[in-house]
Amino acid sequence: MSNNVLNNELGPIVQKTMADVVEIRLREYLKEKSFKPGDPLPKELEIAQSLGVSRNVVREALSRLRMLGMVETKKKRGMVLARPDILSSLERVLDPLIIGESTLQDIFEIRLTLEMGLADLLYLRKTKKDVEELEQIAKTQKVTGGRQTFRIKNEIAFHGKIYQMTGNETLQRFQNMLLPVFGYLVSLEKVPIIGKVSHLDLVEILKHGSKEEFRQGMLQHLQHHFDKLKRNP
Amino acid sequence: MSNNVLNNELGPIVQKTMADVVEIRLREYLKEKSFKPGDPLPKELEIAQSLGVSRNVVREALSRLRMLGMVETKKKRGMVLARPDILSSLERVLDPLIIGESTLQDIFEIRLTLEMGLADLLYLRKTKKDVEELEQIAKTQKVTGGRQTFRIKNEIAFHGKIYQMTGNETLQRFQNMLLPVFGYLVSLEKVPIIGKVSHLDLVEILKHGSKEEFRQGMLQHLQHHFDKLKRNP
DNA sequence: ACATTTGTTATGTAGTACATAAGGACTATT
DNA sequence: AATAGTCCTTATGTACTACATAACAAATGT
Repeated sequence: MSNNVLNNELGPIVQKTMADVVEIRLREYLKEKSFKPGDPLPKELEIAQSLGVSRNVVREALSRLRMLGMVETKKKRGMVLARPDILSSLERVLDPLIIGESTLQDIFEIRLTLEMGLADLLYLRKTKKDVEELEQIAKTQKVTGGRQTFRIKNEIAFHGKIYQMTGNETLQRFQNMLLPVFGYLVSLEKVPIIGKVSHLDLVEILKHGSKEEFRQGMLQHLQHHFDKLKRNP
Repeated sequence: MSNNVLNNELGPIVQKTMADVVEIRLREYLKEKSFKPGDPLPKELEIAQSLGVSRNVVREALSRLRMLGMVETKKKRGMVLARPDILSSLERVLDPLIIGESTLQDIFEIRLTLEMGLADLLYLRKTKKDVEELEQIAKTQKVTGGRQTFRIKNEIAFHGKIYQMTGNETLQRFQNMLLPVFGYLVSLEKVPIIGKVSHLDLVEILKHGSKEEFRQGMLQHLQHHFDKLKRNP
């Protein structure tokens, strides 16, 4: 029997702690009873007793759900199910220094993918005011030009504005959250590379051009990033 | 002074518990000391004593970090910093029944954006074998045709395969994780809508067409979804 | 009728005690 | 000397108790 097969059949023994189990049981319980935001949860002691564990363990599990924003607690009123903010949980682990190299690369590609794909939303929702503001940002860059730190800030402002123009708040926050990742990746670059299509060019397209032209423009703008991507072996 | 201004200046009083504080302090500590995956953490008791809180509180905070995969603990060896899996934390809160309506909509749009944007990655990495497998999936649909449950499964298989073909594992997992969200949204649709461009058409483009053609094809394929999106007011 | 006090209750925090598993050290056996 | 077995230490996992605190409810006083 090959080692590979063995690996599939015998996974590593994961010693689940009681807190892990209680967390899972609680999630199941909430699902089964189809709890909705605002519904009150049982008391800690009741949960502990009915599960046959100490209150301590229950509190560890609840502490996790609380961190994710799934439950909120008030001192005497008890606990209620809440609407978790999906991105805040992501935010907690998105540290470029902690996550692995390959994941960093994946995230970078996802950003490129998003930027190539958001033309449709953009043309659906952009306003004249938005485009003017974007133009201001692009012009600011042209004027000040030089220094590296400012260049990066401006780059962020420009692309951030584009995300904002899609009218999708989650998308905007997502991109905002990814900034440290890109800051990290950009800091690895030796020489700043400038695409063939500038920010002002993109603004011009937004003003008078079509969706497809914008997509082509964005592709040109990001081309040097695509060039560095690993092709298929 | 308008109410709005007041709201901005005086946020709600958030009663931070000790566990919250300890969690934050621990994160700061790990950052400051620039801990890397594998480095051992201090013992629970040491942390508790140096922070002046009970071991109980420390355990709650550690329990959270453990859930996120940031630390792993072994019985006597102590705790070590680990590489969190960024998506598993997202997975925990991505329940279409819990997250809000507007976030659901946002996520749906993000998926559309991704599908419109992944042509570049796709053409960079697709292999002949991939395209053949995709064709098989598309053909299977054509043959069996009818039943709704199968149609959905096939839809998922087809688009899932496309994500897989990008060679971006994080992206693939991300899309996989979003499936329940779409299952939920699709279940709200009364009549199944079929785009002008079929799966087989897309395969044909992948075989002989260009990136741009594929993007146009995908746009046609998803057009009815875009049609339903809210325009800018 | 309203304000004040008192009581109750569920969560938050502290502290103690013991179980358990994982090493490490030490000894015994071949 | 190498291996096997035993004991000991140690850090985490779990349980239990006790009390603080805030929020609400009820009772009380004016």
